[in-house]
Formats: sequence, structure tokens, C-alpha cells
Amino acid sequence: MLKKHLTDSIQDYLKHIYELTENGEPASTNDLAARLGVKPASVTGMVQKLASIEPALVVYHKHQGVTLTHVGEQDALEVVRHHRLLESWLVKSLGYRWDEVHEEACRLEHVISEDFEARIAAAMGYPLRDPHGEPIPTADLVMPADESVPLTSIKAGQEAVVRRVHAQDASLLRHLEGLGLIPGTQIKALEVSPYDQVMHLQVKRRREAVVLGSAVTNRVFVEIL
Amino acid sequence: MLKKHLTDSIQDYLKHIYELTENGEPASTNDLAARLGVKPASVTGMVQKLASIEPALVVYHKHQGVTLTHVGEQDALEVVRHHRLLESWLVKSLGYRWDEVHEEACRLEHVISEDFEARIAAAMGYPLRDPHGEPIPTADLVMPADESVPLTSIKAGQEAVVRRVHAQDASLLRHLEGLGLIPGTQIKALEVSPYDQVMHLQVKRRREAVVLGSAVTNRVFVEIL
DNA sequence: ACAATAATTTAGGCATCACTAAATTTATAA
DNA sequence: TTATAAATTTAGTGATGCCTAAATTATTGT
Repeated sequence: MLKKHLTDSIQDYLKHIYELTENGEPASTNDLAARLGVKPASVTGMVQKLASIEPALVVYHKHQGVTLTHVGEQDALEVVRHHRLLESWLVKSLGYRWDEVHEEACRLEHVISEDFEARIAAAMGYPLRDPHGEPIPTADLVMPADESVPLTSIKAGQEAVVRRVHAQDASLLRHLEGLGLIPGTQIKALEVSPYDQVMHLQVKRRREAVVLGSAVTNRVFVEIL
Repeated sequence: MLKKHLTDSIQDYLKHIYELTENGEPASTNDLAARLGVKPASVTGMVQKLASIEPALVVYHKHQGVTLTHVGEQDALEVVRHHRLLESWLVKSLGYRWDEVHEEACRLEHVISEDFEARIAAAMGYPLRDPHGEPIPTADLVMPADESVPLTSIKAGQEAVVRRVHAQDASLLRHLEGLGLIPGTQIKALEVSPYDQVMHLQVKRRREAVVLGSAVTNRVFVEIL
């Protein structure tokens, strides 16, 4: 098999397209541009290239967004695996906190060898979740099942366990940690305001109820008990 | 102080210029090209650029080679520190062998943060030598003194201790390891052929004498006892 | 339906850093 | 010294991947 080289830039595009299309919808030029920190015009150019290389990594139709081909998805999963293994390793092996790992992993993910990947995975006992609870694709690039749903979707009175925190912003992560909203924590929805989505939660091992806006509840995924 | 960004390419140039000028001589265009794996014409171009940026990183005069400025040397030492700390870390923390670390460190050295650097240095107890015995610049970019001399320079009958093995080729390193020629090993020169420089060595804890050509003896540095 | 607005694409440029081919300078040896 | 070889530099190119400005297409409100 040909050892194709994917540039750092292409790896970033694939990773972000993967994450934006997890919901089933194609990724828009604008959303991709915002995530990648480049201008929409640059995204159009790159996406056209990714669609025209052989084998194609994405499917693209003007004004209709991008999706990954199977090949592109495999490549994306490799990058995601690197990223999430690295985040786990930085926490477990070097004492980073969960809010400190994202940037470092973003840079390391493009340069580590398959050997390095295998060694850290083995050293950690082949973890299936990263420090934020995000599933880590296996070595053969299968994404572990995740049954969690957005915290926004639970009803007053329901109990659940936090599974994933879909965020990388350091201050948001520290805030959530301060509230005890980390993977594994059990919670109970006390009240949900119907209009502004503000949610009152009882967090296990906390005296006071926690009040959260949708900017936060959108990012927390739970498994209902 | 301005946080200038040095590209990976520039970091590589600086690192190799540093290593080529350790002997006091300017680095030649050809030697640099060979080490960097690029054509001499490319080196000329880059070196002209490094000499003309503000502040200049190198001193360059046509047909006379390149040397580092103080600023360039500091930048080079930072890269060398990253490289050697990483090699040490890969060996100590992930079980790499000394012949497996070079390529990985070459890629990682450009992307790790100062925080990462500090963490691995601390985790290892601030080592002053990498797995090959090469000195590791301190956090304030001072290269630890090294009194070792080339193995080629010792006379028959002299005893010495291996300090540095100046090589990155995996098969050569494995060969040396097989002979017991690793940092810390005590040796004694039995005989030196005056013309071809072939050297007969007694290596501590080995029954048979070892015979080495200059391709090897050039790369081993020792401290005479 | 139609104008206003938002999203996207096209076109043209620029910076980086490699390359080849040709010209030039320096070193070597008869 | 002078021819030849080796080393180096110049000049011109190409790939990557970003940008801005202008043009185009899609969406939305009335």
C-alpha cells in the first residue's frame, strides 16, 4: 500500500469535517472556516482539492457542504485517535489537567509515529475514553459506541451520568470541573425553564443546586439512568 | 520580548549549523545540505535569509560558510534541548531503545511547548546527558561542559571511559551497543594501526578485543583516565 | 415574487521552501 | 600558471496553503 502523506493542514481539515458531520449533516464552508481559524474562501479551495485528489477524501458539491469519503473518514479517525490518546497520556503521564491538553495534543497529533501511538496506548491499557469522556477510536479505527445524549435533552426529574464534555476552552472546562460536572458524575435534573433552556441540576456530592445556561448544557453529554 | 515564530525548517537549519560549527569552523553549504537532506542551492537561499532577517540568526559571507549569531545560537540550543530531552524521555518513559529515538525526536522537537519541556525535564530530574551521552542544554540554554575527546585521539595503552556516541544511524548504534560501547563503559586501547587508524580495544566486561575502523572511532568520544 | 442579506465561490496574490539548470567562484594539480 | 574539478551561487519554477476583493448563489422577510 502506498504511504501517502497528508499535510498537517489536510489532517486538520479532515478532523474538523469529521467532528462537524458526526450529526449526519454535511459541514458548511463557514462552520469549517470558523473552526479551522481560516477564511471561508480558503476552505473552498482546500475542500475542492480534497475532493479531487485520488482517492478522494471528501465529497463536495458547491453550496451544499462537505462530507468525508470512507478513505477520508479513516484518515480522520487516525488523527482523532492520535489527539485523544495524546490528551489521555498528557493527563496520565505528565500530570496535565484536562483543560491544559488540547493545544498540546493539536500540535503533537500530526507528528507522532504509529509506534509512538502504540506505545502510549499500551502504557495506558488501551483506553476507550479521553479525559473529557470522548471515545477514542481503536487501533483499527473503529469509534467505540457512545450512547450519551445532550444534557439539554433530559427532562426535569430524570437522573443521569455525565459521559462526555464536548469542549476545549480552558476556562469553560475549569468552570465545569468546579461544578463537579466531569465524566462519571451523577446528576439529577431539578427544573428546566421552557424558554431559555436554563437548567437546574442536582450534582452528586454537592450541597447546592447548579444552574446552567444552554452554552454549557449543549456541551455536556449524559447517559440517562 | 517579541514571540517570534521560527519555522520547522529554520529550526532544523539552526540545529545543524550549531552541530557543524561546534568545532569552531564555519559550516559549509555542502555539508549543511547533506545533513539537511536538501540541495546546496536551497541552503544558499535559506542561509541568505537567516542572515538578513532582524535580528540576524547567522553570519554569512559568500563562499565562506555560515556561523550562528548569539541570537541564532540561543535558538539552536532551544531546539537541541528539546531534541535531547525528548530522546531521553522516549527511552526512560516509553521504553524506546537508543537507536529508535532520533527520528521521533526530530519531529517532536518542533512542536512541544515550553510547558511540556519543563514537565519532562522535571519528571526525569533535570538530566544533563541524553541516551547517547550528548550534553543537554539547561533550561537557561547553557550547554554543560563536556571534556571528552574523540576515540581516535587516544594512544595505545591508554584507558578511558566512553562519554558520548555521536551517531544517529540505528544500525550503527545497535552495532556499538553489541560491542558494549555505550556511555559509561571503560575501555583500553591495545593497539592503533598508524596508517588506516584501525584500533584494537579492550572493552570492560568483554573477553575478546574489539577492532574498530575510523568510521566508528570518529563517532565515539571518551574521557581519558 | 423580489429586494436585502447571508453564504459561498472565483480570481488574483503572497510567503515559504523546496527544486533544476546554468553561471560563477574557489581549489587542485599538472 | 593554467586547465580541470569541485563547491557555491544565481535565476527561474513549482507546490502548498493562506489571504483579500469581487462576483455569484442561496435564503429570508415582506
